[in-house]
Order: sequence, then C-alpha cells, then structure tokens
Amino acid sequence: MLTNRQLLILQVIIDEFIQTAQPIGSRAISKKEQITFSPATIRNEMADLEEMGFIEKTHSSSGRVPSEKGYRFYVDHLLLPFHLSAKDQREITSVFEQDLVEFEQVVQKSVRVLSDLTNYTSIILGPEVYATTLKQLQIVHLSPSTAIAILVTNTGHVEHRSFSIPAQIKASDLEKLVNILNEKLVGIPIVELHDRLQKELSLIINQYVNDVEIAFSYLKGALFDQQPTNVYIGGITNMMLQPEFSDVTKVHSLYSIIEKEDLMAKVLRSNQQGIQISIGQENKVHEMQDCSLITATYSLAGEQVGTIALLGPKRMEYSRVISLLNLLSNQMSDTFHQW
Amino acid sequence: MLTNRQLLILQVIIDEFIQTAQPIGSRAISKKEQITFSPATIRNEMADLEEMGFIEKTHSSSGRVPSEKGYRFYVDHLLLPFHLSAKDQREITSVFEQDLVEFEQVVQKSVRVLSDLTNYTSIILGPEVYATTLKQLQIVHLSPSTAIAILVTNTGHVEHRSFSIPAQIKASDLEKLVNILNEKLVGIPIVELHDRLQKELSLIINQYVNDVEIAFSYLKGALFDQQPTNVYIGGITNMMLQPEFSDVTKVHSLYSIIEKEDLMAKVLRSNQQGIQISIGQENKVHEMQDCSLITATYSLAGEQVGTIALLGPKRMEYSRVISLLNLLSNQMSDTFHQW
DNA sequence: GTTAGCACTCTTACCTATCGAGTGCTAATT
DNA sequence: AATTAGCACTCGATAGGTAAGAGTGCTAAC
Repeated sequence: MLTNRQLLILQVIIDEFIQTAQPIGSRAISKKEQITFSPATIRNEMADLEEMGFIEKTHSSSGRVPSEKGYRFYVDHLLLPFHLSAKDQREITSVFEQDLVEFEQVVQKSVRVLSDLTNYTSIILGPEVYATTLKQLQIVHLSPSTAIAILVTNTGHVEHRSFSIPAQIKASDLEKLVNILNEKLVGIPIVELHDRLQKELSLIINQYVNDVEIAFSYLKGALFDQQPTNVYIGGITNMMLQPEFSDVTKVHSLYSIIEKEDLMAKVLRSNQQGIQISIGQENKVHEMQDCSLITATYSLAGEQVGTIALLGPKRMEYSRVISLLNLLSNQMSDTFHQW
Repeated sequence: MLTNRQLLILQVIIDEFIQTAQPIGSRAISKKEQITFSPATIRNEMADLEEMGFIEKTHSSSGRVPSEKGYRFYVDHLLLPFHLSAKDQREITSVFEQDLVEFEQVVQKSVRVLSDLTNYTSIILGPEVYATTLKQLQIVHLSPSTAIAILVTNTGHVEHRSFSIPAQIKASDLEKLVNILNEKLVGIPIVELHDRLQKELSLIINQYVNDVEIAFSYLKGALFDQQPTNVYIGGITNMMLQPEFSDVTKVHSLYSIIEKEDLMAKVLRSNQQGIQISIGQENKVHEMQDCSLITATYSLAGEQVGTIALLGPKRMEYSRVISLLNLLSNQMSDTFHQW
C-alpha cells in the first residue's frame, strides 16, 4: 500500500533522524543521492506518509520526525542487512579471545563492550541459575553458630549464603549431611535441586536419625530463600549523552527504573527466543516509553538461558544494534556450549 | 576575629542556604527569630563577611551564598551537636536487628538506608580483604582444564577466581597442593598470605617433586592477580534531585567518576580514622569539586578496615550527616566485633 | 504526474521595557 | 560611636515585539 517512492522517503527520513535527531525537511531529503525528485513532490508524499501515521511534525511548519508506527514499519520492513564494521567485529570477538572460564567475566566484559560500542545502555541477564547443574556444595563454618553455604555450578557460577546454625545441631551432623548431599546431588540441575533434596532427605533420615532434619531445613532456607537476580548493566551514563535525555527529570525517572534489578529481570526475562524489539509505548514500563529496547537471547548447552539487551532512545541504530546483538549472542552461546 | 554577631549571621546564612539553595538577603535574615537588628546592620556585617571570604554574591545585587571557606569555617566552628530524630535512629539501628551474618548483607542494607535517609549518594568501602584471615581455601574443577579457586575469610567474605589448568598439571597434584595449603594457611591474615605461600612452597617442593611448582604459580596468579574492589554504592540517582545538579552534563561527568570503582576506592581509602570532610575544591578529583564528601571509618576486630561515605552538594546537612555516619560506623564496628 | 512559486506558520534569536529583590552609601537617629 | 532609615542603583527574570529562517501547503504552470 506504500509506493516505492514513499518507502524510499520514509527510509531516508528515519535514517537521517537516527543520525541527527533533528526534524527532516523536504529540501534536505531532495539533496540525498538516492533522491531524484523535487522538494515539492517530496512534500506531497510526506503529507501522505503523515496521514498514514508514519511520520509526524513537531509543529505546524517543521520538518518531519518518525512516529512510533514509523519506526515499527522501518524495523519490520525496511531494515537492510547490515554488515558490521571491522572494528565492531573485532571488539566483540575480542571478548572471547582470552580464555575466560567464568561466566561472570564473560558477561561483564560483554556488557562493557556493548555499551562502549553503541553509546546505549546494555543489560545482560545472567543464566537462570536453575538451568545449570550443581558442581559442588560446600559448608564453611565461620563460628560455632554461623556458617556459609557455597554452591558451585557447572557454569563456574559461585553462589553463597550465610546462615546461623541453631544450637541443637552439631557441626558433625551438618558435615555429614553435606557429604551425603554432595554424593547424591552433584550433576543435578539446580531447578530440580529442591525436589531432589526433599526426596533424598527421607532416605537419609532413616540412616542418621539425629537432628539432620533441622539442619536440612536450615540449609534449604539458606540456599533457596532469596533468589539472586544476576542482572549486569553497563553504560548507564550513556543515556545522558543522547539529546532526548537532556532533561534531568527524564534521566532520573529512567534511572530509578533501571536500578530496580528485579523489575529489569522481569522485563527482560519474558522474551522468547531471537531478537525482540520494543519501541516506545510498546514497552510495558511507563518510564521506558521514550526508549526502545532490543533484546536477544543466548543459550547454554542448548537451553535458552539468558538475555542480552540494549536500551536506547527510540531513534536507535536498529540495524547495527541487531547485528551486534546477533554476533554477541552467537559467540556467547558458542563459548558456553564448549564448557 | 569574628564578632559574635558575625558568627550568628554566618550561621543563619549557611543554615538557610542548606535548606533552600537560594541566596539569602538581609531582609530575610532580619526576620529570623534569633536576629534582633535591622537589615541595614546586617548588610554592613555581610559586607565584612564577604570581604573576609566567608560568603559570596551570585551577582552584584543578589543575596549572599556561603563560599567554600564559609562552609569550612561552619564545619570547623559552628556545628552544633545534633541529635538525630527518632526516625533516623530507628532506621539505622534496624539494619542491625536482623541477624545478618554476612558482611555484604550488612553493607548493602546500610548503603541503602543511608542514601534513603539523606537523599545523597552513599558509598561504603568494604573491608580490606587483606585485613581479614583465611578460613578456607577450596578448588572446584569445572572441566579437565578449568577450575575455580574459592577463598573464604573469617568475615564471611567469599572470593572466587577461575583459572585454566595448564596441561602438564595433574588434578591430583593440584588437590594435594590445596590440601597442604589449607593445613598450613588457615587463620593466616590475607595480607601475609602471599609471603607465607612463598615460604611454604619451598618445603612442599622437597616433599612432592612433581609439577607442584607450576600449579602453585597458577593458583597464586588466580588469587592475587586482580584485587577485588568491593565498593558499594547507593542512591546514585539522588544527586539528580539536588537543584545544583539540574544540568545533565554535570550529572554525567560526576557519574562517570563514581562508576570507576577503583578510583572511588582510592579516594576513600586514603583517610585516617574518624570523620573526614572534604568541601568542593578540597576534593582531589576534579569532577567532585562541586560536591562535599564526608567519610567515616568502621573497624573490624579493632583494626580499621573500611570507610563509609556520603557524597552530596556542598550545601549538605553537615551536622545531621555526621551524626548519622557516627551512629552507623559505631554500630557496624560493634556488630563486626562480635563476630 | 511533477514542479516552481508564493503565502503562511512557527521557532529562534535578539532587543527592549518593566518589575522586584537586594545592595551600598549617606545621613539621620539613638 | 553604633544603629538604622532612606534612597539611588544594579542585576536577573519576565514579557512583549520584531526580524530572520526553515519549512509547509496550496495553486498554477509545465
């Protein structure tokens, strides 16, 4: 329903606006190489595009600016396959060149590189702890009444919780318990850990009739009570470089949202596989409705486990960002697959 | 050298400016309860105070604003002993009411409470890892060629590093090494760990002439290469609520500094015991020269180990903040002492 | 169907006048 | 001699007014 000429003009407007953040006028468009017709013609086409809701005026005699519908159309139909610059490729792959064996290290580097390359804010959601398997469980006593439980996963993730040991439990009981659990539970996915613990418990109780039960319930509390969020954020300050965030109150309201890790986790987690794009009002969270959010997923051992996201103004460099995210997510998946 | 009347006026000006962030005129001062003389008199005194450098005008016919010298004098000579509101006290002590056995938990709560109470940015520097002692050393193998070293301190701090195991080292060697090290090194302060490792090594080598040496050097690298920063920050967005930071570029430059944890650690670490106050230009870091930084120290087992700080505009509520920091630092020291 | 021409709109920058808060100085008061 | 009332003056903030420039929509010509 859009003519080729309209498509072309829409594309030029959006491309241009992404770079300059300024309204685009008919004269400016006519000067573009690809454009062979006059400003007057362009004005007519623009009036149509505006009527259809793809572009807007900031005031009655201004140039045009893409609407959210315009961006959506652009993203859905006008994105050219983008090939990353050598530098972009180099930066991304360099993350994986040193042999980083710990998940955290990879993610922290990635978050950094992404935000540096794009000048947007990057957010990476760590793997669901529950999608990984138990490598080792360990108890370290700090004092007669306190201890730390340390849990290592096959991804190299180390999780620790401290808890106080109730008086009636002997240290030896606790140790016995941990030994048994280690024997039985190593290799079990963390998701199933809770259930399996429950199951094993009944067997154990028959053999050691001490206060193991209480020790167990404490241990369980320590390990499962608070679920860690593992949200990694990079380049938060970058948003302030964007002209659409020259107003402190805007920045403030956005930042107070980003700070809420659990909310961010929720927003990002709910995405299906592949690249997802939310533009402006499409974002559920009100404070993010001046932004666009692009997410990709990465997987570990075949299962989808985490999300990489870039948050920027609606006027994002969509094609470049998508290519970057694709490259990174593939590299991450590959790397984790090797482990 | 300052008359009582001048002291009084200076105090009123600063107290008022701290609350309103607006220049104070002679008329406004004369309306204060404590003030018994006329605006004209006050103007004369203000002219003197300005000549001496304690206050400034924002333009030739404006009210007066405290200068940095003024704040310094205020802090050094005019601070009244401040008694915290019931709410302030309650909030601070509530942090310590649940039995939190892990250092991180206490600090994270504290950072939160401090920034919420003050609307400034709070920064807490964790204990020097090196001031604590080793509780347990642990190696967990992830794959034949990678492993994680986990180090638990007596403060309940868990530190982990991953490293790759060079081909020529057998897993059994590494385990042997760790067992030996655990026997020999538990209870040793982390500061001395490096030296002691070196010493023990020579003995070990005599007994196990395998490739233990290489394993050791790898382990050493894993444990000592990157020193963790452990800087905890709360309420970064609070700075945007202060009228002196209504300009995005200011906020941006400040934030990019705060983000640099190692720099922050350096800035905070270099303080001697007790409350320290740096006002504006007194701060070494250029980007912080519109701010005041108030730091307090807390101790663990008698030794000074960490710093609590509040960063705000020069126009801070000095007396309240000092009282809050004092209370918190004492509470922290007490709590950690019990462990 | 396309484009040149033109009147019209709106933003921006700049100038001007006015108002009010606050000062410094002088002279009168205590 | 110290304090204060009075007053001229300064400067920032606000509002109105004008001119320039960018861009549009429409009409008429190509």
